Amino acid sequence: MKSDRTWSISELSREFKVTPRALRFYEDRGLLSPARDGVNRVFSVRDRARLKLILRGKRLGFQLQEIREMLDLYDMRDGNRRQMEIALRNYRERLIALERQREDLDAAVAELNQHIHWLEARIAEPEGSENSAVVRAFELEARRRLEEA
Amino acid sequence: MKSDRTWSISELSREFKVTPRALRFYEDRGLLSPARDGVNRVFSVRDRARLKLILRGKRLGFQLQEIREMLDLYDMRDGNRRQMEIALRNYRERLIALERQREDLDAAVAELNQHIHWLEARIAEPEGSENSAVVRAFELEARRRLEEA
DNA sequence: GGCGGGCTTGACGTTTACGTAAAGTGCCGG
DNA sequence: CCGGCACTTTACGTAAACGTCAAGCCCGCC
Repeated sequence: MKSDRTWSISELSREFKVTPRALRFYEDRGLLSPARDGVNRVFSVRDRARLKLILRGKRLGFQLQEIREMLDLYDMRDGNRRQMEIALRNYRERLIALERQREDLDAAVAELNQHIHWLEARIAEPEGSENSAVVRAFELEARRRLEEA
Repeated sequence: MKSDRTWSISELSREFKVTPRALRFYEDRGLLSPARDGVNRVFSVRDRARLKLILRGKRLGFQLQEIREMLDLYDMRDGNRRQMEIALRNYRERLIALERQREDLDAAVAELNQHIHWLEARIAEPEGSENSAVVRAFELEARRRLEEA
């Protein structure tokens, strides 16, 4: 047995820093389907793992419905060929989008770093030296980044 | 002179595949401020560059308000030390978030690739062989990815 | 047996990022 | 002069992802 631990809704929401409301919402939308102890929700290891995937998907900008579809594919024991082919096409598109996103991410990280250095330098400058060479250089650089398409 | 070409709202929206409505909205929220020819908007090279940054920010999951703040920093000629320090702190937080996002991205890409291979293999399987060794292996793998926290 | 804490299910409210329809202006070719 | 087209503003509508009550159930405890 692989650890049959369970969690209450508040335990799980505390652990992942989401509200209980969010977990109920995910269930409502079919992304989670915890067991019940009477009327209370009981989350298994599997539910917890799915929640992790849900939150990762969210951080990556997917919509809940898309995340749901991705999760459903994990459970696709019986999927017919047609369904699987459609899923495959969607997945390939998503992969391309993710690779595009990675490029954006790299560019943004680089730009943010530049910007941080720029700010650090301007902060380090003594108060009155607005026209120092370094400041002008940075301003030039900033403008270049903005104008160059 | 660095190419003083200009664009109309529909030209620009076509080029970047957004609606004119979106561009007006960005102006309304202070992310763009195109010039005017009479009443009509005229977008410069600079506006176009800002739009690029806006769209990248969006793809990375930033909100328009956050993107606006980032753009404003590009124009911060006069920012006082206090403002710049606050901006610097925010930027560092964002950088960390972006790095976190990159981990998510890498994990998601890897998982998507696995999933695609899995689907490809299942599709390639002849129709009736539901219990072949490869299928069972893949199912095991899928379940492992779900259960293992 | 009354009380607090945690859980439940509605049901309505809120924010973001636009969509969409209405009503009007300016210009250009025929 | 008249359509048609591109553009404008104003204003209301909408989808997603919850937040925020409200009202009530159950359970352990003093």
